[in-house]
Formats: sequence, C-alpha cells, structure tokens
Amino acid sequence: MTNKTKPLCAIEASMQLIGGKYKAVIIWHIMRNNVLRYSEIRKRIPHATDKMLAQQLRELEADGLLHKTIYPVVPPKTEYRLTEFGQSLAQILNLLDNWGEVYLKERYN
Amino acid sequence: MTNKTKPLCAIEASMQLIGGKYKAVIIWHIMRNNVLRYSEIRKRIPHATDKMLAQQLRELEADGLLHKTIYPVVPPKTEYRLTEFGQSLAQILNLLDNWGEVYLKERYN
DNA sequence: CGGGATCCTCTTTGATACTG
DNA sequence: CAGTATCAAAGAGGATCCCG
Repeated sequence: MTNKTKPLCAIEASMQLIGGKYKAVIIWHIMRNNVLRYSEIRKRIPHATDKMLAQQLRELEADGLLHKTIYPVVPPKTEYRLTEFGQSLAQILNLLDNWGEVYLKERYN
Repeated sequence: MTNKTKPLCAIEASMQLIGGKYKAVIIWHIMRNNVLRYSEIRKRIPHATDKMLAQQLRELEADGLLHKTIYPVVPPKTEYRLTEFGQSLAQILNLLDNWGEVYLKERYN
C-alpha cells in the first residue's frame, strides 16, 4: 500500500493511509498507550498474524504515521510510537470509536 | 463485506462499514448532494466500474448507511440518500477530508 | 438508465516454517 | 523478541456481455 495510485480526492487519500486491514486499530492502540512494543501490539490484536502485523507496521512507518525505535540488544527490542502526523488522527479515531460503538450495540445486542 | 466477522473493537467495526474501496467516497458525495442518482455517483467516481459501484452501494444499503429509492419508470431511475445512521458520519468524513488534504499537499505538491 | 452474470486475473491473506 | 521466507488459498477487482 505504500505505493499508491494517486488519490482523486482527500477522503480517498485518507482511506489509503488508514484503511488497511489493521491500520486504524494499530494506530488506535499505540495512541492510547503512547508507546508499544511489537509483542504488546500483537497481544492486543490476537487474530492478526505476524506477517500481517509486520507488513502493516512497515507501511504505516513508510507513510509517516508512526516511528519505530530499534534497540540493539539481545533479545531484540523495538518500540512503536506515533509521529506528529499520526497523532493528528486522534480526534478522528475517537469519533470512529464512538460511532462504531453505536453500531456494535445495535447489531450485536 | 455485508457478512462480517464479529469485530473485536469499535474501531474495527467502523472500518468494516466504511473501509471498502469506495465506500467513504460514495457516502461523502451523497452527503454533499443530499441525494444522487446512480449515474451521478458514477460521474463523480470515474475509475470505479459498474460492478464495484453497484456492489459497494448494495453493501452500504444492507448495512443501513444509505437508502435506495427505485422509481418504476422507463428508463429506470434510482436515487440514493443517506439514512440517519449514514448522516451521523458527517463530522468524521469532514475531518477525514481535512486530514487527507494535509497529506495530499505534502506528498503531491 | 441502472444495473446483474460470467469469467478470469491479480493481490491479499493465511499457514507454516525458520532466523538473528 | 521481533520479525522474514515461502507456498497455498481466498478474495477483490477488471473486462465483457447482457437485460428489463
């Protein structure tokens, strides 16, 4: 997804950035925790495979939404946190969370 | 997408509803015009094929985001408008639009 | 005009290893 | 711990033709 076709409107552009299968959720979790290690993200999204998670994280980083810090220690340690651009999604994600809640309550008791 | 796996969090639920390839854009256009015919939506999203457009519209209708009115005339005429639930996305889509603009300006001058 | 039905291709995703 | 590699399966998407 890092190589995108040029979006024709701003909404499309936004969706290209956060519309990936786990992207919004990943950002959401990092946002609420300020910083998370790989395994901590994994714990929070159990049905995502390593492959998918790593891929989405790579794309989010390439798109400037989050930043990855690798500590050269054994065992390895990496931390993910949002860039300023990523943080500018805060209000949108909060609203999406509320909106989704409404739907969940109606659809699944 | 109308048959979804139960989402584990509200953000995921929201993305299942509006994360489809053209869904957010479709809603956006209908929102700004109050009501649109099929061909008018098509004009506004030229790179979407009939198949995709029809499919996304069907799913959005099934999910209760928009409502379709078919007039039994020749030639056929259908109108799409948002339900109340669909309209409750207004603020989110406005923010997504602004946010996407920022990105577009930085990435494609 | 507003789609549906088919067929076919390409991408995305999942399962299952393996590694520095 | 934090991923990568490879292969297979599934699904999304496009092209084309058709219809009331």
